[in-house]
Amino acid sequence: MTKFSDLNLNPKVLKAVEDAGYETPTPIQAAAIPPALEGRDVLGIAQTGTGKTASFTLPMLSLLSRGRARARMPRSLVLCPTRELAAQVAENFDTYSKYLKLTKALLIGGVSFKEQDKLIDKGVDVLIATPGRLLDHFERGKLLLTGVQIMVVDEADRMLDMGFIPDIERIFSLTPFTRQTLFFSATMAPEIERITNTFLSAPERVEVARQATASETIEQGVVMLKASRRDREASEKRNLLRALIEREGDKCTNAIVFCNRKVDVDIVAKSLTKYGYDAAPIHGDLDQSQRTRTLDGFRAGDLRFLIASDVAARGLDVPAVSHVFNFDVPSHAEDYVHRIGRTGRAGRDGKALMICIPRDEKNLAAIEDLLQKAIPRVDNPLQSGTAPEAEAEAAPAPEKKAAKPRVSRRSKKSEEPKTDAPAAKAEETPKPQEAAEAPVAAPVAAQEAAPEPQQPAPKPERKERSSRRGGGGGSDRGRQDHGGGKVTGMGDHLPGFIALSFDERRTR
DNA sequence: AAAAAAC
Repeated sequence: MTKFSDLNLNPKVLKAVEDAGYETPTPIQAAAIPPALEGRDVLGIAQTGTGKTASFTLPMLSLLSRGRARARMPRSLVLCPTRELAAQVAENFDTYSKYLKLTKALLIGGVSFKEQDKLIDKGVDVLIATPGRLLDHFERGKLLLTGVQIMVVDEADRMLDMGFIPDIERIFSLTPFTRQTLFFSATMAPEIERITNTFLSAPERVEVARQATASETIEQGVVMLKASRRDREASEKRNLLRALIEREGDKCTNAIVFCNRKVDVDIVAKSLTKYGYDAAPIHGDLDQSQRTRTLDGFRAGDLRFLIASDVAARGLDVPAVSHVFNFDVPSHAEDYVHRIGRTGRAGRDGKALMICIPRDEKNLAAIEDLLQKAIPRVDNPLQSGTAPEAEAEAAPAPEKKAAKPRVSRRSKKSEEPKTDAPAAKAEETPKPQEAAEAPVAAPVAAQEAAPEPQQPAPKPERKERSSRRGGGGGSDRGRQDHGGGKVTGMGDHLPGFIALSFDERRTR
């Protein structure tokens, strides 16, 4: 079996890889690194979690190890669709370049130009950027791309989804045509194929081998929810979410809760917080500093629940989470696979639970169609006869609190949450009489009225993770952090359909 | 239909 030491990497890069605890490359690394080191273009068809990041980071560093950058003329360029992804790639470069004297700059939006300008002026070997900010720098005349020898496009299919393709084409056209191009995409949409035909020259095509599908290590379930009244739907979804979390108990050490809309991310995060859960939101409308802080906290194990839009669905290198909750059914079936792929990583067990309301049944069917498998229906803990005991535990003395109107406390303006959460307000003033009438609502009211702060999950295990992070970051990692099980290289498990070849996928 | 990304 191939080892990193067989790949002809620069010795200093190899040393950093070994320091990080890696010996055996993943399939995509083994296949992409040799041609990349020879200076060839590479077209990588791979999903996050396959070790993709290292498959371009390691050869790039090796190739750049000699030479020096000139002012405003970066020698290489990595383009990523989201800021978090770019930051993550930057961390990877730091990890594997620690024995080299290479300079690096991260150009992403949401932060000041000043620092970025300073770095560019000094000259950088590696520039990691999101397209918008990169072009912004270029248009200010701060940046010349004519010195780019290696260009990487990461997650091209997502760039396509986000409308970045014109930007990518423009950036390509600003770099010398003699550059080496490493291009990665999870799928090969016709538009992507067109770009690669235009900008890559005789690329080595590297597809990840078929592997175990994510669904084999992820236990999936969907709860069907029909709201008692249409105007209560949102609130009842939140009740159900809490009940699902409670039912998982200690098994749920940390989780990502995905919502389709940014407003709902805010509302759900606020609602969970109000009920004593350790939760924080992340989506594109939040300050970059807050996004970074939240994500770092979650990675470090200081935050138990990350409430996220699809900004966090793909590519993010989050340590194994025990659970993914889909508060909404994603409307793109493929997003489901990406979302639940945040759990069950590196062969660990994971659980993915989703809430489906009648309106979402069509999307659910599309997901099952894609998976070619039905997602097991699971009981609604608030409706079935099995749940009440569990609930009583979770919500001590509900009778007392239910009777007590909590409106007065809320009437102080100063206590209003900053973000407007109209739907959340309905929750805060439960109406006992109505609750008694509706069969569904009775347990709901009990839950609502008892925002008993629950114990955060035991922390010791999660603390460990924070130390690992400093230790090397890995790539799209499959860290060998689980007990005895053997993991090869930095690999991870893949959803089956992603591992299919182009032709196979086309015919599906 | 929404999310992401530039000011």
